[in-house]
Amino acid sequence: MQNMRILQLHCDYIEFTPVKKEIKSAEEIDPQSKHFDEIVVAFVAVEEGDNSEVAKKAMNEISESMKKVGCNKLLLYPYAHLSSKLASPNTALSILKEMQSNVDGLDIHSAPFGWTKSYKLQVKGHPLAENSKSISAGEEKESTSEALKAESKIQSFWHIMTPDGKMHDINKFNFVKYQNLEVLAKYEAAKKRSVDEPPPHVKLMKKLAIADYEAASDAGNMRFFPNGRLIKSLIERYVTEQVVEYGGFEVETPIMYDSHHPSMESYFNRFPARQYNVQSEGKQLFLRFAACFGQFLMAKDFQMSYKNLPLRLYELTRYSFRREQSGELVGLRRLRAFTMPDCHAMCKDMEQSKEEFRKRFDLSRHVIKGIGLDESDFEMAIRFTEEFYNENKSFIEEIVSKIGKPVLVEMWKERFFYFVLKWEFNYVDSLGKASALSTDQIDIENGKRYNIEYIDENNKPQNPIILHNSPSGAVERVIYVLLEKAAKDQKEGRKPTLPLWLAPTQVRIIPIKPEFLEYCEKLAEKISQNNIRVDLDDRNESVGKSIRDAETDWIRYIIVIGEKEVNASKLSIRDRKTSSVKEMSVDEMIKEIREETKDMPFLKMNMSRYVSKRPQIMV
RNA sequence: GCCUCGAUAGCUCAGCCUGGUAGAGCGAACGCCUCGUAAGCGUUAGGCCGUGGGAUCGAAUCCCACUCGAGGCUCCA
Repeated sequence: MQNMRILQLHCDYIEFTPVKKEIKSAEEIDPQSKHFDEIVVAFVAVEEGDNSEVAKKAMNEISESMKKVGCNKLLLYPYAHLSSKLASPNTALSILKEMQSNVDGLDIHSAPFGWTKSYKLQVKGHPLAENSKSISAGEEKESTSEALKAESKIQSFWHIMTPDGKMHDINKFNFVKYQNLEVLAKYEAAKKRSVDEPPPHVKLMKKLAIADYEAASDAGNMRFFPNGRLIKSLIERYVTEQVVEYGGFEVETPIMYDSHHPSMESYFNRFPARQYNVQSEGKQLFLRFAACFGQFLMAKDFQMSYKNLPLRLYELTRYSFRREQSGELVGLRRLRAFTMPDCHAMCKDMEQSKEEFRKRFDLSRHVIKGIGLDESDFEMAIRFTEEFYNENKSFIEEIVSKIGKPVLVEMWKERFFYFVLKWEFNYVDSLGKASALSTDQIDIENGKRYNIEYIDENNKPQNPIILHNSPSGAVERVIYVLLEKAAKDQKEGRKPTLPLWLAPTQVRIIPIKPEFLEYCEKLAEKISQNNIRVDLDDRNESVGKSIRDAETDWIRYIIVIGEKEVNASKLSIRDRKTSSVKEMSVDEMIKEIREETKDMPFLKMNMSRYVSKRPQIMV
């Protein structure tokens, strides 16, 4: 596309002298020096294809920005060096003349066209003094992938499927018992939203010193404090352990790729993502928005037999990047940099894919449950092409029946995406926002696109069907869900908590007086040796204050140590879950905690055991 | 990206409409208190009122732009 190039400078003064004619068609003028004070100088290069419309538009933009700097004197200065695709001199001259005559209210001068000029100018120091533009004839459009453009053309039909496999008209379905599903359905199908407050997890993520915005980065790139890092690590570890148990092979692939690599170019147009671009040594790179291509490119280099299938590759991407629209980013719900567990399974045919799909469906349900959500916390949506539905009705019905409640159905008349079937679990928050967590897809396209092959029973090369699963969804989003769920508890009068296995501090010990500190240290050591995160409030504060601080940090077990405990075997332990003080021995408490966190990963405390040694994180 | 709103001490916020010396609580430092299950007491330090411009004798306060955040639109494979 051709663009007129303009470099605009707000100057204290400019002085120029025409030296000699550069081209035949140069303007006939008297080569005298000229001097202007307090003036905006616009260096202009007219490119091939520029026309009157461009001239008009350019003048509008120039005069608009001149208003902002409070100046109405303009010098149009022909300046060929701004472009390598210059218009012919005659066209350029006529467009420049047109620009000069185009605007009311401005005092417009021009420097002679086609002359070599010597000049001297002084540019003002304010931020708006320098400014460059390129003006084109049509609407300016950001380059978007074909997929993004085409997506809006998809024709969808919405239904509700009940566990018995029956499809219901979405407008006639009785949602009385399924309010969250109704919200999801409206959210997805009717695109209805109505919220006038920020989501509660934003306050909580700061209050609990989990995560915060980092203004020095790009929007949607969060920073995680020790508590947040610990929680993330635990979730990451848990999901990874579960995927490995299911049979995933953990791999690691690069976070950036060459946009012009042949495998990338065609994939781009099938994956509607806005990506971050990076220029490096003449290469145009982009930051990955999923682990798909890394794993596909890897699988392509494997020599595979049908006997190896299904082959499950897994990567936990820290990070995946999607340059979402800035207005779309909120707290931990939707980010531009996020941690995504991504597991692909290469399957030999549709039968095997369906079998594998069932396993991964169960895996995802298990993972979500382990994280601390139950089935009433999310609503399922399942999406497929009409053709796939007609050929696989009983398979779809089987999947839906496992959930045991109605699910949202989106059916596409034609296949538009690379997959024929996809489901996801959506968390519906208290403000009625729906966000996808776990998801799986059956991809019938990318095996071929990436030239991934296996050798079948007849010694023939075949492209596998590929399943794309994230058993938990983005880790940051999981934290968002846990915090939103806690906020909901709080709103409804219950005490907000994190699942015990994720609590940064599981037990806090508070000595009544400093003289009991030594006893507390020994106690803490014993508890810690049992893989429990315990800390010690060694600040010289009142007991009431220390307990309050522990409560506002959502700490589950609080042990107060005084004269009585030092001399007895039982401790008084405050349990946040029951809001009561219980008499119990350390061993009983340890047993209780081990029982509640069994099968879940453990990591040591990520900060000093001593509360007095920690900085206050107030954000 | 577009529209609307917001930004004042480390945090939460008042002051802004109607321009004239910058306020509170929490937190921090120091000291006192030595405490039994959700805030013990006192003193002190801490501010380019987000950044840059404009109008004004004078701006946290009025105007403009930018940055960051929030809500809506759009988007969400």
